[in-house]
Amino acid sequence: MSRVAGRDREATRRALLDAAARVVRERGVSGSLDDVARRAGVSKGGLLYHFAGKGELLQALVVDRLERFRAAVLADVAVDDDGPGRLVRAYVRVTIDGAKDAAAAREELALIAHLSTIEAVGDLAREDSRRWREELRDDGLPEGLCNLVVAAADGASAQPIWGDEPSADELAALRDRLVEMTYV
Amino acid sequence: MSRVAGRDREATRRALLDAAARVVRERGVSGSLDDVARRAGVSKGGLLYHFAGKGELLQALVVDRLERFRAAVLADVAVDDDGPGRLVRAYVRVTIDGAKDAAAAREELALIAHLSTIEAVGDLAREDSRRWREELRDDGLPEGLCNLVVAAADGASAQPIWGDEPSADELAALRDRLVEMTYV
DNA sequence: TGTACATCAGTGAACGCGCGTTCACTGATGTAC
DNA sequence: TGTACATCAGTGAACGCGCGTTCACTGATGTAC
Repeated sequence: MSRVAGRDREATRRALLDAAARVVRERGVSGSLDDVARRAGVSKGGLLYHFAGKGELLQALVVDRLERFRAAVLADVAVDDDGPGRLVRAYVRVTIDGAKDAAAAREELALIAHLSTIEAVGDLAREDSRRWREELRDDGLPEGLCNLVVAAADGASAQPIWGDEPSADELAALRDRLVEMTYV
Repeated sequence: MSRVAGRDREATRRALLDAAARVVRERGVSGSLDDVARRAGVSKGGLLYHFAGKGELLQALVVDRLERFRAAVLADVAVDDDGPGRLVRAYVRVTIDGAKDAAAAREELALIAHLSTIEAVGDLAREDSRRWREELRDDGLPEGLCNLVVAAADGASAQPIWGDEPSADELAALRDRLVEMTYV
């Protein structure tokens, strides 16, 4: 059996990452470590025990979000769908359905926008993005169509950042239209 | 004749806004007023003479960017194009062509992303966005098509924020495809 | 034509506060002998 | 079965630094009389 002095290591780390996400959403990357720590129920020193500094915390947060999104899309690939475009369709569904709650979508976008401004985060995001492009390209759709559909899904989910709030109906219509376009 | 004590008031204001844009692009909204002032060739106190505080400077910067984008789109509406979708087509051209220089696009997006996180900016952006939706909706295209084309243009221009860098060829192809879709 | 005063577009030092990081210390738990 | 020591997951006070804001002051230009 492993050591269990104090609280469970992983649980505290998880709590710190979740608290960091909330703080960054609300206060941006200039939100304080003290705030993050308090929300996770530890002291600032305790946070620094798990993450060597603010940069390391934020970077871990980015990795966490990228992994979650990828997992959500992969989980959404329909089991009975093995035709070309199956990954693109899952990407469209997850991306657009995630934008349905406009307030939540704007907060999630604010999180990403904030994180995207950190120097060291750029490389992580670029690598993840490169991987998506590759996987989506290999999904069997004509390239122009794939680019259009993915851009439209990205756009719909990014619009709340400029304050835009497409209605749930509009989003659903757009989603269905995009999904249909992929059956060529 | 008007007073011209010291430097020209408007020129200094303009220099401060341009310097602020550069600083926010590079350092985010937490970039310092001192940095902005130095780049504009005045002291920090001089900056505060023109803008009562940091919030006011950043808000003025937002208004400036929104006005510039709108002016660019209106200027791009083709004079010999008076059919339905003429505004949407100009929107698509300006948005996508602005994304061609990936580095510049990412910086411009970072600027917007940063600014979008300021509380008071939300209202300005929401109002501008509401106006765009209205104008684009009244441009004569079927609503679903309009939403799709605008979302795709927004998406293509927003992709650099996650590190994605579509090639100029891909962007041009997407732009042409979207413009063609609007001739129904 | 002088001269006293007002205004404009700043300067630059000082203040105060928030925040990231460091560090000495702590109590609970595990391990060697 | 004790007991001395090591490790783990923290605590909380202190330090230092950057930055927004305030404020007294300045020199060039305009205006009243």
